[in-house]
Amino acid sequence: MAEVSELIKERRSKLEWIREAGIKPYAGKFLRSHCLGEAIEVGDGVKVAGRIMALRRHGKTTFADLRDRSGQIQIYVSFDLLGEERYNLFGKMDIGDFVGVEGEVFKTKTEELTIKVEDLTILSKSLRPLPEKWHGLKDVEIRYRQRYLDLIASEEVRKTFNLRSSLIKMMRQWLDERGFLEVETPMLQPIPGGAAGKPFKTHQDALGMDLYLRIAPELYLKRLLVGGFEKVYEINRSFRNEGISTRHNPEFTMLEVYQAYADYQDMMKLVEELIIHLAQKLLGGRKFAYQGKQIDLTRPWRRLTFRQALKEMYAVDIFSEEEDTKSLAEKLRRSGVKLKGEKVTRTALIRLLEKSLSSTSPAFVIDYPAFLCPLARKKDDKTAERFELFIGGCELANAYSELNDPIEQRERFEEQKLRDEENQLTDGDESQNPPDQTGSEEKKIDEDFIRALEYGMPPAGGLGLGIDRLVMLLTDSPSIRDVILFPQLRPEKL
RNA sequence: GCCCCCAUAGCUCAGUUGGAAGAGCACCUGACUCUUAAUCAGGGUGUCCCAGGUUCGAGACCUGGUGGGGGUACCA
Repeated sequence: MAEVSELIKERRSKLEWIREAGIKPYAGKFLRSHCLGEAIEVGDGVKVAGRIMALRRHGKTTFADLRDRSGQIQIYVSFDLLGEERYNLFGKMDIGDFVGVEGEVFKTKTEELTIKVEDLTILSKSLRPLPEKWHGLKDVEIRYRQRYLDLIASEEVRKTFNLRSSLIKMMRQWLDERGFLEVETPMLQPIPGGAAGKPFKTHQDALGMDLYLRIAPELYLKRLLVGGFEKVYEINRSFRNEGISTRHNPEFTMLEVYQAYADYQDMMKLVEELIIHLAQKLLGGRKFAYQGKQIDLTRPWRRLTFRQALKEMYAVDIFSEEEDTKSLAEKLRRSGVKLKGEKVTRTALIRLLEKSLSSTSPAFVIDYPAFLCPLARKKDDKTAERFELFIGGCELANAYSELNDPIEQRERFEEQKLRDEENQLTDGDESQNPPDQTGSEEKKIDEDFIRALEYGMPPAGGLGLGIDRLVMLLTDSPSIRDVILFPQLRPEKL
């Protein structure tokens, strides 16, 4: 046990006092007549419980503020009503303690609704002091590590996580109403697929096999299209073993939607309608501020092709000559864009797009170079039917018309694998990663997925939407850590 | 991985040119039977993140580390 501060010793001695008085400081069930947020009137007899948030003692009377999930109310505790013994017991209460009280509602002379305490039950004694009431908890490390304190101290934080919960609930409802079926697919996958990204590796003892935490549910959801489900969605965690930033947490929550007989244009409509619906329900309108930027969700949302976007911003025409990652990189560098590696990755392009779309309201960047989208249907030789949605400078969604040609799918996988291996080789000089640790060796083609396509998959549109990022946008949160209850941090030394 | 910034009481923070560790809230003692950031009188409760170094003297300066934040890179 770590050293105990004076403040904790003080509270422990109160705890001992209570125990010696024959009272249990940690009670069991307490049946309430009301929540604190519920309407009550003068004269009502109520039985409520909550955490003591403030204490104002004046000798033989005390006022305290009691808070529960739904609200806060003042209680009035007096020597006359409780008697010496129990009033002294109340003297051992601290801010942070949970108590149950019973009594009649009245109004003080300042017209504040207050409960006159006739009976008092200690429900839980708090041994550590809460953060200060006026300035709250600002230390971000404590806020993330000890989220419970953050939730106690900040109304804003409570609102953010309430909104997150409502948003997911509404999203489910909206999709259910449109005939989508919610499904659950494996998070432990023998071959991780469906997205870029380095997976987390784990091992199952019973089968003696390595497994990976999924980087996306995509390939399993498409198997369900093969199986005859026409509209499916999944809302759950994916995991990527990569850098952590204000927009990336190693585990994050994504919505993926697949609709048979549809394409990426339908997905654009769907995501527009869904996000507007959520914003209107949760924020009451289509216009709001995100980090000082004005966001307007009024339709139609801007659409520009990937080619246009890069032409406008960097005067580079990606399709003017032979298109591959290296030549693209050269062209961009000639236009003054700073790039580190020899090649252009999808993320580098996203970053460029994010920068230039940072102050804008929603924009769909459509028709990506096909070599960046191995799972998307080609529009023509060079482009794929794919879009990414940017709002407030953040990539929020990604969708395409799904490739359902099994032979082409295999070729695209093979091309991708080759490209990866080349990249591994060129990177090898700089990064000095031993090849067996980079994960390239583990990149396998999901043969069962191809087999499923060979049985026949209907044409379909598919969409992935980052729920954490959407919550960031709607709660004006600057970091993804502000919308994930327990973001990933290094272990604390206790 | 690299670059920059931060770490002082339970919380929020100040700490000058290197010269006796501070404030508000919280807490403790006492007073007080309608307060509400209660008030009044008194009390500082500390591993100044850790380990070295410079110095007569380090919270401050130097080196290394730990944790956090921001940026950047990686993210078919």
